[in-house]
Amino acid sequence: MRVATWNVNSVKQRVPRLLPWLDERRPDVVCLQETKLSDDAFATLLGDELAGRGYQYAVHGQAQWNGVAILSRVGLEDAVPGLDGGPGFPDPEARAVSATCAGIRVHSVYVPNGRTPDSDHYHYKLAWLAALRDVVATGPEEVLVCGDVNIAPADADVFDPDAYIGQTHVTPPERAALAELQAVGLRDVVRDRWPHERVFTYWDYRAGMFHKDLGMRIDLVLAANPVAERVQAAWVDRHARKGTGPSDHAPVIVDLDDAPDGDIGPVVPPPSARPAKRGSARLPQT
DNA sequence: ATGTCAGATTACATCTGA
Repeated sequence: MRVATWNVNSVKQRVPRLLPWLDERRPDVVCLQETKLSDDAFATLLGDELAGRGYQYAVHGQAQWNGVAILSRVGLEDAVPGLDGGPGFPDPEARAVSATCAGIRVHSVYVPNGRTPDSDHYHYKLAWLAALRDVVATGPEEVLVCGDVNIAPADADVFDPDAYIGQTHVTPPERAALAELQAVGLRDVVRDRWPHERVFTYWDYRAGMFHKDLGMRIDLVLAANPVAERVQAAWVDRHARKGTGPSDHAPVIVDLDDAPDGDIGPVVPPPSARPAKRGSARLPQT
């Protein structure tokens, strides 16, 4: 069974990339973030296209910002929109949806960005992560948390740690909050698979960052042991970041064994993970 | 050289957020 997560940065703008990607990669379960559409608009835009490909879906959207979804062609049950007990800013935002797909509780999450470490949004981010930990801790043992966590777990997950000092995504409290989430028993399956590689999932649109491979790894697939033990392949689909009209994030793709339909895709990942070499550059100024 | 993009708006240009 193939599971993927992708921050599409507006599903409306990404339709010309999303549909061919579904046909090429043929994921069984897809977690989407930053759909930026109401649930009704999502259904109008993609309902028929997804049904024609055999996908059911669960969405939790809002009109302009945020928005998450889970697509599944291996069953989709007990969908829950939102994050129980989670904080708002000040009202709840559409940043989480969960459902059970082929026996696995799947969470698609879009963790608040944090903006700057001295902002209210940063504290909102930490509180949101604590609520996510509590939800996962009280849920089923077969669980996957997939999405844009807006945290680089370690210095190896940013192109130049010095360029990020004092910025959100790398501060110790954020990394501690992520560690607390993982402490309920979740493994970072891409880093497990590629312990020493340079692996990024996000590259700023500005300043040719993708071209120079100056990115961050902030999109994660976190798996509890019963699921992590089934991982056959875990990789970043950098191809989806290339070409015309890409998202600024690339999908993360994970293949699990015991695929119901026998279509587990390549066991050997494509050459998306390049040899580690350190770049150094300034961050684009905001 | 802000090598960007998406969504918004006292809308056809400039703002916010990422």
